[in-house]
Amino acid sequence: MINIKKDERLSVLNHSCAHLLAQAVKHLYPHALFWVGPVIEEGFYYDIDLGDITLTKEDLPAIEREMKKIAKDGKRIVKHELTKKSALEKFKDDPYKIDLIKRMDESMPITCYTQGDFTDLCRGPHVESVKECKNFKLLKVSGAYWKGDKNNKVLQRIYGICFDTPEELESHLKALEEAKERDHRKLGKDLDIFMTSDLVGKGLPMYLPNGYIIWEELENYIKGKERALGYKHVLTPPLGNVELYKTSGHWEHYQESMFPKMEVEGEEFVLRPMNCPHHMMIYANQIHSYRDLPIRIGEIARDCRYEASGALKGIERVRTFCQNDAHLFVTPEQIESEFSLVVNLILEVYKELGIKDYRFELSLRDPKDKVKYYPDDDMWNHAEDTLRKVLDHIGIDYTEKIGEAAFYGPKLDVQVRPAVGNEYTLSTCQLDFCLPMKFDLTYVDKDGSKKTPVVLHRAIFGSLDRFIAYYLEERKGLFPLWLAPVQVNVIPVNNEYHLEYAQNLVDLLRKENIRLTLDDRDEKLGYKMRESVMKKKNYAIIIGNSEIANNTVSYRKCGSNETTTLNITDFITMIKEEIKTRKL
RNA sequence: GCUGAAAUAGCUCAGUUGGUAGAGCAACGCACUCGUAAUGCGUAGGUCGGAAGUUCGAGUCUUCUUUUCAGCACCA
Repeated sequence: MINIKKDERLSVLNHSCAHLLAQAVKHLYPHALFWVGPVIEEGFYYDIDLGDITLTKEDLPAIEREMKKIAKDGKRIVKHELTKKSALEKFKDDPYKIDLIKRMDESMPITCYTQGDFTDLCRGPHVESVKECKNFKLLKVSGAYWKGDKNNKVLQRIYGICFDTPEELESHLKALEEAKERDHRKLGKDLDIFMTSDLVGKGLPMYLPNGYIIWEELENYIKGKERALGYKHVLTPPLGNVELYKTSGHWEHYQESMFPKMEVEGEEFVLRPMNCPHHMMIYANQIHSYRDLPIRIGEIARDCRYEASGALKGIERVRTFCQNDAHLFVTPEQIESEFSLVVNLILEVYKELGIKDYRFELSLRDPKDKVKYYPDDDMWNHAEDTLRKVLDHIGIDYTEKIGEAAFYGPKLDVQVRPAVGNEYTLSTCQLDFCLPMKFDLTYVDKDGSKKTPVVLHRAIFGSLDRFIAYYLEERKGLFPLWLAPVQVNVIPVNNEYHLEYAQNLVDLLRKENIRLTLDDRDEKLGYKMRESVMKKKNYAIIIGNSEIANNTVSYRKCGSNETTTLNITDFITMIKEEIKTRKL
């Protein structure tokens, strides 16, 4: 998918198109007031105050027609400069522009751009003429808080995108349509991966047999990786006493994302939003020597978070999910090597699963925010520098985000983009020097003194739920054989002659723990092949006269139209090898 | 949560100004006995998300409610 912001020409074009949109809206709704119309990765938008009017997508065609009309008229886009004083005078009736101008630097000239009867405050640059903005499409309309603050009024936001040629626009719109086809919510339904029920509740997905196979395989895979790195897995309860979260600080910092507490026999409990406090208690269960560290405690752990209803999305954003969580208790000297191991584990897992389209984000504190962040500048600086050092040493690109750190420490996130919607975090590794102190965790150092360990929180799959959502979209529903819910689909050409041989083959494959289906419906081969492909069954095995005569199987891999014939033993060896090596 | 939109058969969707629900696919039955993305015919399938209201009459209009979708805000 194209990123408009990364292309200079398209950025300018889309920004000019935002002005064209504003001009058209002004023609149709003369009382309209305009906030800002920036370029974004997906094109552009403009935030507009239309008073009591709220637009729906039915209003967009009329606006598009007006835009086309203006574009055809082909007025030049003319730049002029103003002083702050004259700008305030010129826009005196427009509270939004006044708000913008007031916050502008006195020394810099303020620029406006005029096209025909429309002038907008803007730093530019723009294309020469509105004529260039004719290959556009308005995509959606919705409400958006003024200045992104939920306490402010809601403005109307219109989204659109513009290209130089109709062909580029056409192909982009087609790509958007195709993205909808691989949305995990659609694939999840089509392939019987998960379901939800109004009666169970929103944001509470249920995994169907196909989905649970993927879940279980991923769980075994990641736990195997972790065991090899010295992790020990535990099992802890999905709820805890409120005091636990008061001790950890989550009650103070995280309460609004937690389900309300419940009282039983005078005790107060909450469903846990994360597992750190439980794992802290597991650490505290024993006395630890510096020789024992790092101690790595892992768990596929269920959490419950009270997510805003509007944020819920398939299995990508839910109210209960299982983290592939671990807490690494380390000495300060071990932070660097242990963090490095985590980053390398992420890289290894992504490589083995064939995930390529991701980026790293290093979330740091906002040094000015003394309320959210634990106030110890030396500790923060040291932690942040350590993370940078490791990333630079491994040689990976990352962007730094100021003010995005957790209240207890800086973190590294892996960001990915879904088929439809906003980028989100898949994997995370967070450094934490607060929780061990709050829980009075210690280890005995070489000199016999008690020291406080540092904790690394990390989740490679983030949550299994979200990871499955991502991987469904990444693979367009067709998983590598080792993860595939149905690895083999056996199709007899004609039940009367071929079913018995097919049945024997099924028994044989079952003994080898191959996940399979037998399509013994009285239908034509073409009919059964079609369904086999649509349901993303990896291998379709066709059994007919020639297979029986030669004691072979003929298979076709999902997505290919090449047929291969092998003897049965070779076929079994082949797919067992494919499963074992986790071939992509 | 906020601003909108939507909800009709297992799935995808039609349903006119209010007149008593329909198609394709899937399921089931019968015929066909078939070699790589849909064989033909038939049968059954619905408290039109839920509740209340307006009306002689509501899938259609009103209110409330639940869920979903698009953004926003928030985030694994």
